[in-house]
Amino acid sequence: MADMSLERAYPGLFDHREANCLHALQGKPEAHGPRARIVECGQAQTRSLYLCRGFVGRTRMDRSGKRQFLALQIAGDFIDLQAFVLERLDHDIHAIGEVVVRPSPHASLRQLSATDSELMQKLWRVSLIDAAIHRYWIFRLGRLSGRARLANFFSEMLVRLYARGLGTLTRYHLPLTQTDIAEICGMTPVHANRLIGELRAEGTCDFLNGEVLVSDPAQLLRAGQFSWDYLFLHASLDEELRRLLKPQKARA
Amino acid sequence: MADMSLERAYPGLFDHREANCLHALQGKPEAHGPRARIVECGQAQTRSLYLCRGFVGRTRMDRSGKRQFLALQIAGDFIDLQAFVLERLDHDIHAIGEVVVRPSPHASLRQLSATDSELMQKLWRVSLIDAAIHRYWIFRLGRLSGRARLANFFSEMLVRLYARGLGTLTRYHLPLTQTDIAEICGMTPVHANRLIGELRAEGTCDFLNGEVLVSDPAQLLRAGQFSWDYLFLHASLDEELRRLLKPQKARA
DNA sequence: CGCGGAGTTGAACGCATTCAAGTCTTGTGG
DNA sequence: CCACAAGACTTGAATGCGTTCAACTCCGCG
Repeated sequence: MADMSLERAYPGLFDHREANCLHALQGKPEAHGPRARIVECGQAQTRSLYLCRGFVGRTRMDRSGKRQFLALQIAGDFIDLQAFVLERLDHDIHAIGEVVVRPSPHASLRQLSATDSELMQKLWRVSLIDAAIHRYWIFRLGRLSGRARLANFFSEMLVRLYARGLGTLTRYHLPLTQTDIAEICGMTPVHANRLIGELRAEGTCDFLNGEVLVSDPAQLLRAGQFSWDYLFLHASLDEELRRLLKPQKARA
Repeated sequence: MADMSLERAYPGLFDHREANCLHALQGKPEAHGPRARIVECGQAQTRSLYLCRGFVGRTRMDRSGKRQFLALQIAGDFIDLQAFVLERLDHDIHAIGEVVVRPSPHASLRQLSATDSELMQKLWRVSLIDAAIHRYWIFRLGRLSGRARLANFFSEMLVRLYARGLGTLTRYHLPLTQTDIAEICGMTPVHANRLIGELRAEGTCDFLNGEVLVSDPAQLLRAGQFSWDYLFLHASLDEELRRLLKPQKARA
């Protein structure tokens, strides 16, 4: 699979010059294998990473060593912009499956930001959308039942991956284990397993071998009380999704 | 009580010139009463707000109309920077008790950002710390037991308010109801009540009439598995807290 | 005096965790 | 080729944390 380009990841945001500009200051691609720790909590950073391919997870441990996923980043995300501004991270970043990242030295970014305030503001924008996703995760964990949390999470990944051209509305690749999903949705692996079984039995969606299958996307979104307003998608994409996901009665 | 100044809120971040600069482009203070909706979800915004006094909450409703707090902002927070970059908000902002805000027109901010990229980056920094707090709330809701969630939340407010000079390590003002706290910690009001009763009974902390009383701060932090690394406090303040909160055996 | 919001308490129910056992797949080495 | 180990997934049964519904107190306020 080809690497995710900036233009494809952010339609309507970066123009051609800006995309080239950002691309130019990135170093060589670096590959990481499954479960590799890409950035370690607390370490000082001198560069930030762009995720070209694959998935990475932000995690934090509790005292007894159990993990909680704080975010799941997909190809086309800047996974480490925070470190450019805050110098260090307050959590770990792990590869999920095979990933490819490209580093941007902070020195280059600083230079860029001094000369191109508009581009800098666009990077700010990207980081604020991440923050909006964080807030939505708070909503999910705080207000939704177990089953709705799962459906809501699968809905989010459906829309985010679709927006990057990384899946259809009925199927996408998600190389997580059920244990990962439990750590995302704030439940035990056993319970995640049972609830996924329920979703499967009632035909809402299925998750098998790192593939999510959705026979009726509108129903999945309903089951998860999902809406994608917080993703700040490009207007045309938003409209497209509204058209494809809203009324929908019969399907092939 | 005096309004929170920028220099007091962000020690070591904004220098005198920058603080004046930001202050200069703010409009007249505006007051809001309890439960007033300060910013409405989805509306286009032409200005961003600085919170001089009081508390505001970011909330999102589920389908059945129940609220979840996504964040709690205190005096000295920029409560609406997101709108400067993203034009609209994906959630509501409510006053909690009496609050005073000062608006900054987006036009002025845009002008400023073009001329002073360093200052803009500092505002970016502020918004990234908010994002770090969001992530910590995800951790709290996803991994901690009910009682630990409460103790963790009270710990966070202890440290954040102390950092702004808005409380001591044994007592601070927090004008919330038990129902608000339930909506923050992802539980029912009844259960929040019972757990607060437990914390009171075991002497961890007490919450009464909008006051939080902590006889042994170190114990509270332990009960909530709290650490403040994610708040990116000024180094001297961090050290001060470590000194005051870490070993601590006897107290007056 | 009565109303409403906040706090408190009891009891029944149910969702989720825990512990445990067992299946299935995959990769490794005899 | 088979044996075996490891990890992911699945299922059962017991326990318990948290919700739900309900009643009741306390307080400030009109």
